[in-house]
Amino acid sequence: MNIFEIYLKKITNILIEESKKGLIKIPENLDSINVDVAPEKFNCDISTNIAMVLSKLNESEPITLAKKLSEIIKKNDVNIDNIETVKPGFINIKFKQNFWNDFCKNIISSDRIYGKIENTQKNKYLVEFVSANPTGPLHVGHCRGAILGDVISNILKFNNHEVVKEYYVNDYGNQIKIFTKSVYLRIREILFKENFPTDNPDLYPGDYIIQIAKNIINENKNIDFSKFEPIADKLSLFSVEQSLNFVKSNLNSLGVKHDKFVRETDIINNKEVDKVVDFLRNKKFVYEGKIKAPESESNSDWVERKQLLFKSTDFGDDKDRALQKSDKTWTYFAGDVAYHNNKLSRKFHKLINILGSDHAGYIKRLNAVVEALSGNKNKLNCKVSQLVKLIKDGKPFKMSKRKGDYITVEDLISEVGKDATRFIMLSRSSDVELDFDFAKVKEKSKENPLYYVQYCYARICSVFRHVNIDIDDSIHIKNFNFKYSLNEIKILRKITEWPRCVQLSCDKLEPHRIPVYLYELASEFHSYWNLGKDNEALRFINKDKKISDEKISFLKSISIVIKNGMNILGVDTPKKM
RNA sequence: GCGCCUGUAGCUCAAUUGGAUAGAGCGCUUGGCUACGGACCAGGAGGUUCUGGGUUCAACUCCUAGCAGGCGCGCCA
Repeated sequence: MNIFEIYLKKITNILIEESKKGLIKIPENLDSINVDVAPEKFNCDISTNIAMVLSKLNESEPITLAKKLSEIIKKNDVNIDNIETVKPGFINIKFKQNFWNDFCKNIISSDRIYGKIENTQKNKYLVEFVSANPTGPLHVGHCRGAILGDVISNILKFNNHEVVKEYYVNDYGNQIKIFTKSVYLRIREILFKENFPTDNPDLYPGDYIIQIAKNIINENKNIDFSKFEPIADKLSLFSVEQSLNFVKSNLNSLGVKHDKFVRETDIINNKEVDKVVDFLRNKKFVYEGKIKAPESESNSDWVERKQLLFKSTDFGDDKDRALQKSDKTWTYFAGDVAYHNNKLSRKFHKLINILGSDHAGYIKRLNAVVEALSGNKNKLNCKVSQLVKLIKDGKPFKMSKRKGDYITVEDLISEVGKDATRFIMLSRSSDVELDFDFAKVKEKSKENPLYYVQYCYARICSVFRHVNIDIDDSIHIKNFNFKYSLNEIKILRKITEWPRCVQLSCDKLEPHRIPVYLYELASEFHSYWNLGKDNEALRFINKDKKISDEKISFLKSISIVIKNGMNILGVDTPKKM
């Protein structure tokens, strides 16, 4: 029940009817008309800008037109208690008590689905996220993207869409060769007491490689590790598998679970790259050619060579992109072209990729690929999660997987906790860099916004506990015939905004709106709660230790929104803290 | 040089996607607990929304030209 949407339709219909009668002129496109929340000082429930939008066409002052239109609107709606026109030409509407009774009744019966977008087509989404190289555990930088992708998926699911959460495993190419070599040398270190060359910049020095080496030795007692070449392929496979176990365990501790892991080697081995390149060649999107050197200062060692290129400039990219290396193996990009073709073949309505900011430069070519492959029928939606700036001991902490110097996800979760990590990482727009100060989050956990919201839910549970109601019980109220106070209506107004918060988060793929909203709602609740200290009449439980149906409906409504919001965020709502 | 992101209170960030007097938290400051849970609340100070131009009833938001910071830009993945 999105009241803004409902009234937008109502008002639009009224305008159309009036224009048919010739009483008012309306433009063909009514998109700029809206129904919104008004600033609090006006003490009204909804507000519309129609008079300002229509004033020019009707050659009338906005405020004059507003008066005329407000009378018409009031005549057409029984829920309206009062309607006012304000300064530039806004029309502000206040509802009768009946409206709020119906509203609460609706929320309580909707319960777990309150806020869901109504009347939308159910779509099949593919969300690809994390997709970090399988050469070791995740680090904190990956967490933001992991949580972002997970919650975007939750938002889509909440709105009844079907979602497949996917991880693309780049288990092919040079990095994997280096990684496998590193594992092998650690194995030799263990079995043959040869020192691992830690100063070699072409190897992975991290300690986790030792663990991987140990695991492989233990699980493969029958393998002869004395020579690399004969076991290279097998070792590569095992190493990636071990690495993925780390990754999965990291994701698990963040509360993130992918539905599917797609391996680049499978794509390559199934000849999907060959097929897709042939397809693109037939479409004249692939050719033999040369790329110009970048205009950077240090391009003195640039060698121009002829190679197989994808014509991504046809689709707005800055330059065409190489598909094949000089040794005739496929580039990473070629594999990704085939992978996106693979995605398209699975008939999703929408494809979403969550990328780290360091891969943002990749978006144009990916969009180009999907456009070329789908014949412009399907578009890829790429969402970038900006950097997480880790701060430790008051200083920025630089992490490097190559140097083996980084904070692991396990460190993070054991110090901060899953829920707090999720809530904090989600509470900022993904377009903005995030300061993550370990010490602050740890020491000042009481100031953590997560607890502020959870505390609100716990307080409601506490009230219910006093009158022997479990928050999870369904509420049965016979007659919704209450008179909510202004303080309560202020909170109910906030609750009317929940469906639109969900809608915006979903349309724009912007989860941060949800924690921000929940914090605001919690704030209004705490404020109301404290009124009960000065004025006993404003407490939920009266002197006889009873609670009225009105208060139950009010508290239950708030709890439903908090619960639904926190569920989407994948964060717990404890009954006691 | 080019592309993407960012620029809002001392600091960290919001802003109903073009709406009304731009809002929170932290910090600073003045108050409120014999409690339906103080992990809370009420008040105060703090702003030329990076700059210049444009679009319109209305611009933090859109267009344009700059400035500043971050990320990226080869057969790495």
